[in-house]
Amino acid sequence: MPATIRDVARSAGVSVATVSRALNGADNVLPDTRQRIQEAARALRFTPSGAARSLITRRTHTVGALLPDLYGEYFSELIRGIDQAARARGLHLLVSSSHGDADEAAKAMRAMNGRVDGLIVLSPHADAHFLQHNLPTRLPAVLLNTGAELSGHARFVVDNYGGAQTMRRHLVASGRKRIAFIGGPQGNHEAQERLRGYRAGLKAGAKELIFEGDFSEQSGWLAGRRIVLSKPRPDAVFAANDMLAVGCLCALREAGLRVPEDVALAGFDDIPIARYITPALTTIRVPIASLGAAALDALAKAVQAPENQTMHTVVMPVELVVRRSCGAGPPPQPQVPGPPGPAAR
Amino acid sequence: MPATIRDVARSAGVSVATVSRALNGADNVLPDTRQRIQEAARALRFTPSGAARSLITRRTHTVGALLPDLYGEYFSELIRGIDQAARARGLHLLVSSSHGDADEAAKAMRAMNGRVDGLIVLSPHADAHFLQHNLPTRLPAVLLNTGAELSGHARFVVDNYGGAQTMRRHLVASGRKRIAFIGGPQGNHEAQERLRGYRAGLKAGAKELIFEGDFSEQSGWLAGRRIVLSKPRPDAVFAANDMLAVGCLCALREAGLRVPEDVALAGFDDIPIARYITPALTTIRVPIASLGAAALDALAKAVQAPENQTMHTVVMPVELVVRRSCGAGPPPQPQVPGPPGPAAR
DNA sequence: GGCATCGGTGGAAACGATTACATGAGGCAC
DNA sequence: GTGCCTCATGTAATCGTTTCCACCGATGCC
Repeated sequence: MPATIRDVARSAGVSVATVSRALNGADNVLPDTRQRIQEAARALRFTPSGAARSLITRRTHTVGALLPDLYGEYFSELIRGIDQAARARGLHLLVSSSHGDADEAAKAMRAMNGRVDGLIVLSPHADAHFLQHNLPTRLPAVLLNTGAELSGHARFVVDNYGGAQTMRRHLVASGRKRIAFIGGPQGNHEAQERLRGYRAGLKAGAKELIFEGDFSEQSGWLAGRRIVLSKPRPDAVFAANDMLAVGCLCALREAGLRVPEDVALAGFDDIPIARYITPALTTIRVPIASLGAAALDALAKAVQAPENQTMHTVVMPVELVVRRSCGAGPPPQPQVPGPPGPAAR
Repeated sequence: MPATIRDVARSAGVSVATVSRALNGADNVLPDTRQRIQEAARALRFTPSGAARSLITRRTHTVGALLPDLYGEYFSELIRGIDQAARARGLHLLVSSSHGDADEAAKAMRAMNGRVDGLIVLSPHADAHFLQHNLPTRLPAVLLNTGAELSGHARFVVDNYGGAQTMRRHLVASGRKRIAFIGGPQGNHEAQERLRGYRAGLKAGAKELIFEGDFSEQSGWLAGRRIVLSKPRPDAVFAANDMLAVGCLCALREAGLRVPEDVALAGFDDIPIARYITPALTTIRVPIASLGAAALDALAKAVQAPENQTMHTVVMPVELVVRRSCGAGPPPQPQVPGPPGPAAR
């Protein structure tokens, strides 16, 4: 077993209190006592036990992130944003994925108790009631993309409704008449808002062209196959997220349709892949990494001053990104790689 | 502050010992005592403190993952693999990124002490000496993609050398004569092995065409620009990883070169993006997620039986994936989406 | 009916750190 | 020399759990 503070104290010939003070930089320790202690600590490869320390200090310097999944570009981006902000504040990150299972999520929240100073919860499915009853009491938390507010917790959401409206207007402005929509999973709040935004632009009496999907590439492909067979065929497809659009693109190609000449295609999120596919995907840019970073910053603030936590919702603005898949983007050739970005490995 | 086991004991009219037994499923508790306790616990929203619990049990049910970065598809895939295996075993995941800074990495390893049962360390830069001196004593650890073995620790590496040889042979077999190589970061063990594999296939006296890179898209683009200008121009580019290839592709396009007609292009890793770009990228498939899962499984085993930990290295096999970018792949049209995969959100 | 057994429960000692408080030596002023 | 203040250090309580051990009433056996 690793060396404890006792071993260091014995080895340096002082009490544990003095060791603790010396190693934590208290100023009331004689310089040569401190040095003796530091040497002993180094020699024994002493590392304070995080568990013991956080038990007494009530600080773990760790935040928990509870996500539906760790799979895919969206969550990868989100974690990146959270991680960057956390590192900047010297916080560690305990991640947990619930895979959409409410029981799992509840269990995970439990398990986080005493191991984190606060929680970031991204759960497009969880309703206020569920959270109310399962969030550990007194644990600061910020909510991401939840449908409802929850008293005492900050909440960050994306302007899904506005973004979807913007996209629809853009498609209409590009001359598209019959715009199909591929939706997200049932019960997902973001998916609902995007659908609402699509509908809001419809002229009274116009027919809705809604196809089922669940935010996965596979379901986008299936929807695409139904779309190519439908009559009259839509001249544009607005997918509720980029992965759906990627799957749909594949189905359109298989049917021999050209994008954007025969059918325009648009997504939502602007995950990294969106620029790489051909034609590059017109989409709504969601500041995913910023969303994560903002959530972490808000959480850190709540941890430091739990009393003046107040319920408030921040709506993250989104932005239309026009690329080739709707026919209006810049030509593909002189495309310069994005910002430098860190080494990929 | 949250309710403690004491509060539950008082409320149920029993001792803390009994509460602990009842809630942990010990069999020597009277059924109605147990029920009374469970009700009290529920009413008080009691959740045991992880810190206190792991202090006494010496088990955290958490593993730490120390990665250079969380950015990009490679690490996303790796984390996914680790996460899946961890969930299957009921373990939590504490992630930390060092951003290539050795001091940061050392600090992170320290901070993990007492908060994790074991460590997965991915550090293509770290040498055995660094690890030897910074890994917390007695903490089980498995090493990923490190250059050297370290006694007492399992180690997983990818067959970078073999994969690179395979790719080179494939390019030669496709009739390519002048094969350029874009390398990875200095000091990165994986990059060195891939370079070694490229060199191994060279005929005696043949000229090496090596261009600098650092595994980032940006550096791939820069290398691509140099390649386009070099005389005689290479008829194939083998990039040390897929992101380099993506950047290079962009540069080739900008120069008006057609891929694969004018120049064949190949990568390494088979990150998800590789299938999505046009032309789809010929590459070496590295079982990234499996690598993460295997590492976690080995770690879990080491945690359960620390004594018979033995140093051993597992080499993960790789596989050539032929796509359009080298001219030999399947036609792009009838491309069926990959395996169903979980919902992306 | 006495005596070992058994099974539920409580008391208290851990785990490894931090920190309030006590202690005692030394210095300074009177 | 006495008193007091300062300051480095030690003693011990504390955080919230688990778990060893003691206790004690009931039961079974002779």
